[in-house]
Amino acid sequence: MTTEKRTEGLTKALREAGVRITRQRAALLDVIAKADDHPDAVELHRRAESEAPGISISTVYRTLTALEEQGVIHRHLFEGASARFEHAEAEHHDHMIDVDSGEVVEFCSDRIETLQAQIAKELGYDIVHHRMELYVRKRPKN
Amino acid sequence: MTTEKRTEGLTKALREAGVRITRQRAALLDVIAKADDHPDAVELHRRAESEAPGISISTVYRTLTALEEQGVIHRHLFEGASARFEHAEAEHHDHMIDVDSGEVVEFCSDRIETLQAQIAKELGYDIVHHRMELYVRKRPKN
DNA sequence: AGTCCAGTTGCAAACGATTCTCATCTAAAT
DNA sequence: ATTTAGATGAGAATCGTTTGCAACTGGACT
Repeated sequence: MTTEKRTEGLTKALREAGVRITRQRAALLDVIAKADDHPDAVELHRRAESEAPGISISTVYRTLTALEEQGVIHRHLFEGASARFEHAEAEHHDHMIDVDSGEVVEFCSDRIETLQAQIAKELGYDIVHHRMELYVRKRPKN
Repeated sequence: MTTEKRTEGLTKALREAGVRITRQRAALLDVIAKADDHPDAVELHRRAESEAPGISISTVYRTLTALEEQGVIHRHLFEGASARFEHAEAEHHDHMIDVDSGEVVEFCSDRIETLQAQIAKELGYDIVHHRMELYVRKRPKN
């Protein structure tokens, strides 16, 4: 999917929520659409500043919250760091965080998901959502 | 394991770390040893106050940090809540959090653990530690 | 039992990420 | 162009947690 289409999708989601598309928000949506990593609010603010100089961090947080409420972005609370965001367009996936570099690798395992659902069911629960993070280190090649 | 033995273990861990056992710490260790739930710092402070009146929340936090560094307690950062603690004596396990009541249920799946290690390995990583939380709701009986 | 001092205490202030308040602006419907 | 509900930026407020500091105290040593 192109970043233009992605921007469009984010914009549409906000409009449908009755949210106005301001210069600041357009800039932020663009930055989010372009991002292929997992930036935090401060980093997104930094990136948005070139397109919307003077945009405040409050506006970034407000817009991120709105986007999250519309379900078009995800907020991740990894250990010992501030919240990191990504557009929700992609398939569901979990995360591996390199404890040395902070780099995030996405992965998905249907078999694990199935087992999770099974375990919850056995204990009398339905899963609302889950969170699985592997904190990893590059395997030394020997 | 009795709570007395558990208190002993926590005490020993602190002593070995060159940490003094004060009246306040003894009280807190006792409270932690007795706890069979996942209390947060404020709740532990509340419970410790009967045995060590006047104990400050700073001391609770400082001691919890020391215990965590010794690996004898675990600190869990579940979504939308402050850190919750439990003694580390038990086998490794993951958590299910009832999103309605906040209740925590422990579970463990060797099959999932195996799959996790396998996935990490395939991507060239070793797992340092992981975190898996299922946010669940009681299954309506029909 | 008494001395000593590094480690500990309680308090209050500092912290960092995030949210809120509010007076001023502005998107976008009319 | 007018209107106004909603958005903005700046700074203050929040919350859980950590820290600085002067006074206190375990516990190792006589």
